Amino acid sequence: MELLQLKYFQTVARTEHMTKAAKELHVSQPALSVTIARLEEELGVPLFDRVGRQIRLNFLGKAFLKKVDTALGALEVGKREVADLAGLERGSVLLATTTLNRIAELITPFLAEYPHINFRITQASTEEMKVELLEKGEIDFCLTSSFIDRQGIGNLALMTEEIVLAVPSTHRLKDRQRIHLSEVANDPFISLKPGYSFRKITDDFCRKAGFIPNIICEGDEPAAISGLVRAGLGVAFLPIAAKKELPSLTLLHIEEPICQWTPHVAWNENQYLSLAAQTFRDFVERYDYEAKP
DNA sequence: TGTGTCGAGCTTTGTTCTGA
DNA sequence: TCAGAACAAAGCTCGACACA
Repeated sequence: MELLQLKYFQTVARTEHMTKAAKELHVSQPALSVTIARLEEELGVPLFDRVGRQIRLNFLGKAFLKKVDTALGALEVGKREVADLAGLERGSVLLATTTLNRIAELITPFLAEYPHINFRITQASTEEMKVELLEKGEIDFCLTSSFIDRQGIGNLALMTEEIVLAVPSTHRLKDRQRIHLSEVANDPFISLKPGYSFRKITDDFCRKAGFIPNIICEGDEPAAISGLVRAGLGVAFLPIAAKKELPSLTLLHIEEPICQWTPHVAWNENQYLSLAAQTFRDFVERYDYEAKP
């Protein structure tokens, strides 16, 4: 049994789709099929149920996957512990985030202080995906839109930030500084897809204002939303920091209800954190978002 | 140390089978 | 009809090993 077989099995088990897994692993689909078949032959039992053109992880596969996750996770931790013990200068921090837009705000001052530490940043669409990556030990940290209330997950608040309403330059309220959210109850909204915690937060704002938003466009990439607002498709919630990044956007302060969010950095408390990761967490803890230029 | 051989594992290409 | 899994064949790369 080889590590490569186990890594391939992990990916196929997660995707339950040979072609997708092969693409993810950068191998051809036949090669992956053969590798999985060899692993099953070696174990003497099928790990997947083949139903027509679909493959589904069976109960044996599920049981094996738990052991594989544990084994590969332990190896990864071992690698990092050894690297730390060896005093390697070039530590790395693995981070997942939804949007790459504002990540630089946090990382730039950190790298200025610790230029020898590498960052590996991966994009994860939803909070669920991020928690899954944390629990599997595939990342050290994730940036989330809110506190993750789950056992074994540590959280550090980055800041509390005002959420404003972005409107097209032709909008009837464009000359107003402040509005009540209920004033746009009938406007078309552009939003992130369900599953994003920022979407849940903004849906709650609307609920507090007494309406369900008429969402005409749901996207995956927060950065694209501002473009659709500018094009006049509708209005959208954005963090106030968007004003600095997109000065041409018309942003209205919301008086009622109070619209704020508190992004967090979260990590798995049960997972070994490398020296580099511990350094990053300490940095986040003492970093003053409000005081930055 | 350099070279040839062998096997493992991979790729690409094409085909078959099956189910939506 | 189309998409996806599985399989086969031919060829390539690479590492291990034997041998001069």
